[in-house]
Amino acid sequence: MKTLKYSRQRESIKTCLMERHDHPTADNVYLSIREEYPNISLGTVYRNLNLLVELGEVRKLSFGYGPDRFDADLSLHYHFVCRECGCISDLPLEPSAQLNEKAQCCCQGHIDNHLTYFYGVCQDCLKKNSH
Amino acid sequence: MKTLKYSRQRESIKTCLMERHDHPTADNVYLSIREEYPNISLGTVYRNLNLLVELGEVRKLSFGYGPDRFDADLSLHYHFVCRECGCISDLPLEPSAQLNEKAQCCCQGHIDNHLTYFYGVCQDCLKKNSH
DNA sequence: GTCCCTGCAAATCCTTTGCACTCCT
DNA sequence: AGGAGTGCAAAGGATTTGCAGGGAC
Repeated sequence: MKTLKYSRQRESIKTCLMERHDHPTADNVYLSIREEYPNISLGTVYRNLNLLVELGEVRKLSFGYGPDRFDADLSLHYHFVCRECGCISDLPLEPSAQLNEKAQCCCQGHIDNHLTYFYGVCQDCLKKNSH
Repeated sequence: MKTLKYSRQRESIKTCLMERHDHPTADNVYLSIREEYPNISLGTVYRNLNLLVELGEVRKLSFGYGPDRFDADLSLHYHFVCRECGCISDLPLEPSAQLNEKAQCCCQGHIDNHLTYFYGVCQDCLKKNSH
């Protein structure tokens, strides 16, 4: 087990993720942080994001369109992904909290969380298509 | 709407995906197909996999560990992803068929399907860790 | 002082793409 | 014949990594 040392950069990255709720990519985070720490590098952002994911303080979202995104909202919630523009948004849908337990019963390994992605076409793209 | 022409390669890729149930990566598929068509290129495999995904005949799985995987099993089912070794397997869990409808009610756009990933540590990695 | 963390740049991995040629229809 | 599909190789995008210097403890 490796000891963790404080770093302003990591602190700032975590704060950034907790403040914005738009599921930013690593690059989005990088650009935000640069306003406060102009010398930060993209590599550092990636290293810290991965570290935060390992620590369970942040979640990585992968859904098959474009780069991964990061979310500091650890509450159980679902995401909607637009197949056309790739936008991603939270769904105000009551999530099934017992799902992990149920899954645990039928799984040989150990489950600690789950992520659900709904795919479709967002409102904006539907409008564009109808023109 | 573009007309689709028959291609032996695409046929073979689809057959391959329907026969194997191990969620292969594009490269895995490429290596399989090469046994029958030694000249096929990885680019062709990617092009056809993407085409099949667009046609809705195949699903792409992205879950944050390593390359994307492909699945010709269109039935509603859930996946388990091992955080340590990256392996992925089907979960024999009764899936919630009404979830799409519920999500549709609270979504401004149009939803056509959803994918759920459970994350944890697989049986094999649990064993290794205990040594 | 030690060891983790950083910035930088190069490297790596995965995927897409341009082009000349081939195969379906 | 026409145009979609292919193989090849190069390009592209996202992410990781090696290294020398800087900062936390």
